[in-house]
Amino acid sequence: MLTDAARSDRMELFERLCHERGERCTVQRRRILEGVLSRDDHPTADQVFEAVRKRLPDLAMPTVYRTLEYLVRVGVITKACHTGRATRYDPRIDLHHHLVCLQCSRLIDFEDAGLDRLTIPETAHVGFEVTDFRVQLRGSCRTCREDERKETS
Amino acid sequence: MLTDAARSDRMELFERLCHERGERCTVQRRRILEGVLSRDDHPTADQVFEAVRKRLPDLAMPTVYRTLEYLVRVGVITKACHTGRATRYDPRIDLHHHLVCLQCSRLIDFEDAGLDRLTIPETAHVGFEVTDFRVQLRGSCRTCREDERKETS
DNA sequence: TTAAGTGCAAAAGCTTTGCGGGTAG
DNA sequence: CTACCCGCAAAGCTTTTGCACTTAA
Repeated sequence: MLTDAARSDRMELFERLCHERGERCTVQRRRILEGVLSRDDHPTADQVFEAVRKRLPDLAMPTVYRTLEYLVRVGVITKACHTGRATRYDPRIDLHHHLVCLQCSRLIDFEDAGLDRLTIPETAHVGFEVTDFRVQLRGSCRTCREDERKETS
Repeated sequence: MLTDAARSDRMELFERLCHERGERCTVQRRRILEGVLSRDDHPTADQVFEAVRKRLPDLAMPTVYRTLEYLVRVGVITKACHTGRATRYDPRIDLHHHLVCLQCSRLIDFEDAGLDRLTIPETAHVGFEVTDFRVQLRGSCRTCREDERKETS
């Protein structure tokens, strides 16, 4: 979960970038961004919709989809890599890593200085330009392992 | 792309595991597995369906979905982490990494001994059990960069 | 022989599109 | 003012479910 300070920095960054691009900083855009920033999981469009709708009852689903893509384009949120079916958004734009549960598709943020120091190998020979990286540690989360244990016994 | 030898090893592995589990090794299951193994991208269920249907015209979509999940459960293919909407399957079950294009969502296999040697940090304190890992190098692929260059000029 | 697996039809879930009206700048 | 953005309705993909029939073992 982002700190309050980090959240308000990001809101300011958004307002600045939005104006620089000559685009409109609407109530919907601000609330949807706040909606993503106030979560520590990696919400789907639908989860953001349900959360933001509480304070903005007329909000429509297409606005959520359009806005989330817009916020990614502006660079104030990112898309998370996931194994499931619905697109998932990530409030973080800095270097961090994920624990990926292969049973329930849960994504958990994971911080590790050792992983951050990874040297990015050369990818020019395949014509790819690397801007960033993520390490995904795959396995099973606490909840899924506990569920499995119950079933066995 | 897997070599012919690797493909036939995987088919044998599947037949063995399938029988050990007391389940049936049907034509559909074998063809769908072959369908995934003969690609070097990370196909969606629909792409597998279109490819396999050429040799098995009565194949139905629900069979493809059920079978792909089954093949993952048996352990002869894996799910790939992706940023898009449709689930993507990976013919590889060994340690390897991905180049992720943030523009077109393309996933490209990437081999690097340095990345393979990464030491997996401790995750017990968050209750997570790691079985495997992947490094994702994020950026833009050759095709997307060429397209961008065309638009600019 | 017979239970597991398949195809079909239909529903459910996720995402996009087109358009008329509303609003930030 | 007015171009950009929103809400609505509808359509377009992706995935799952229930059931009767088929087939691997």
